Amino acid sequence: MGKEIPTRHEDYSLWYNELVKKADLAEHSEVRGCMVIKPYGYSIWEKMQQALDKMFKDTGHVNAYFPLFVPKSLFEAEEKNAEGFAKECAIVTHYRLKNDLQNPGKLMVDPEAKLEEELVVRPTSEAIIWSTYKKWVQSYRDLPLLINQWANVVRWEMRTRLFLRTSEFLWQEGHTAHVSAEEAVNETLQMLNVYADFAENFMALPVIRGKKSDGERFPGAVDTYCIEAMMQDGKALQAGTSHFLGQNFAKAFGVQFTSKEGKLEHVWGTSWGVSTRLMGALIMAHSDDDGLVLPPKLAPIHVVIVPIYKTADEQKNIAARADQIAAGLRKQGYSVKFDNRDTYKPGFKFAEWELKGVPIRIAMGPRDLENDTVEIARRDTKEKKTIRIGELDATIPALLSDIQENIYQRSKKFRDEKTTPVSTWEEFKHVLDDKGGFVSAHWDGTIETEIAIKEVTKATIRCIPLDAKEEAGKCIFSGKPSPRRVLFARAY
RNA sequence: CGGGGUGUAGCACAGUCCGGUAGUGUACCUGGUUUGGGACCAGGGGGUCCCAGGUUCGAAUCCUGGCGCCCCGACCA
Repeated sequence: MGKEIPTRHEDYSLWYNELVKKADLAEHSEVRGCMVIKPYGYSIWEKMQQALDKMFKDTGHVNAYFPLFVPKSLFEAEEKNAEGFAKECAIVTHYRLKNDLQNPGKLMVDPEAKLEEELVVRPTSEAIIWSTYKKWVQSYRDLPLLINQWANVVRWEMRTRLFLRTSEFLWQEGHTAHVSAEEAVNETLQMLNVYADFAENFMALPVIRGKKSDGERFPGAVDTYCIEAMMQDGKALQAGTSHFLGQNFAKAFGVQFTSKEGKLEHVWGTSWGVSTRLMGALIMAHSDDDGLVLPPKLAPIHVVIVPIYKTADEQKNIAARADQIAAGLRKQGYSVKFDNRDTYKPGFKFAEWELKGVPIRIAMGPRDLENDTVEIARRDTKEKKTIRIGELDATIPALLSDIQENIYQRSKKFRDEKTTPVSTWEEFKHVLDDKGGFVSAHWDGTIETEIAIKEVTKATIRCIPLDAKEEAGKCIFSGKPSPRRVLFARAY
């Protein structure tokens, strides 16, 4: 790890990779573009899953599972969706290997075992799910369908990056069907808000809720909404999307129902998803020179207890007291790790748990045992103080919620400082190059301008914020009239 | 697929220009001393030097041809 977080993108990339490896989260696999998520990294993902899943259930959704493979004919049914993903699909063409007679001991694809119809490995599941919904929906009484799936998907990206873009990734995708456009739009916005709540309240990550421009819209959707976050290198990261699909998929797959009035109608759809990319967001938003900083609500370990001792007797006595403390905190619902390894010194353990982002560390030595105290250190600010053991039960909950709030406020302050309103094209380019972050500017609403700006500056329209004020202005690029400001940024 | 870099012990690298049979740090193992911020000393184990071919008495090093990986770009709901 470097002395401080690098600002040049190239260096930041290397720093990020190193952090992901050192904190024991994940590593590149032998398999092209794929990632191995290691136990510690996965335990953080599990915390995310649990929190999200509860939020989905609380909003009336249920989980199900659909196939990994999508027959090509189904995949291509919704044309825009198929076209959007065509360039990055993995395809299964054969179902058998056989011994290669030319190369003893090796196997070859059996040319006799060619599939009649190729199977696309899902890059997203709209096709397979809507083809199934067709069978499930007859009447308005079958609606709404509010289903979520936890799954893996494959997108054959050219360049990959741990957590942010990998050939295979884990995610959740919700797919719902409704009787009316209004109900579907409400669902789309509801789930966008669920994502924003999750990002802000669990990940301590402030996000902008917005709508995507035509150029950035999900293929096959009528409207795409998103939450956008700001990373510490000033680049934007799309942290979640929620799509209003209109009747596009219903029409492509013939999903119809008989309404209360006895009329045959196509259903209205939504889909929404977040992925292991959120792990990347979590790392890039909060980490410092000493490693990961985890928000308490997502930390697999809330408190680590490190004993300090010279003799075996001391170790025994401290361990006995530490076990009591751990038991007490666990009773309160906290995850506590007592690091009683005698193969590492305390200093080493301090550094290791800091690297892994554990929010609170308790250190306990002979002096403490004598005084009935412990040293308590918080990860976000590195502050340490000595308190009486009796105070722990009250101190820990307060400190954890303080840490959660502090890293959120810290990120928000950073994000706000990195958000710049500009009114001229020169200023626009200047801010992007020298400061980075979000640039709030007027845009004429055309895809041509969007593309032109991207070509010159590499900045894209991250979103049209939902709370954007109506404010007449002139497009930064074309000078044509614009009704409101939108957010531009260079993005991951 | 383009531009740049790189391939030598688990990891990070030196050695390559100028050919002589491989080294440093770290990690690992053993013993001892240590332990309130990444310990120290001593000893030890571990490498087809990316692959193939060539030159040579002799190749990590020189030549030819492959391949891998990293960063940047193209791509990326």
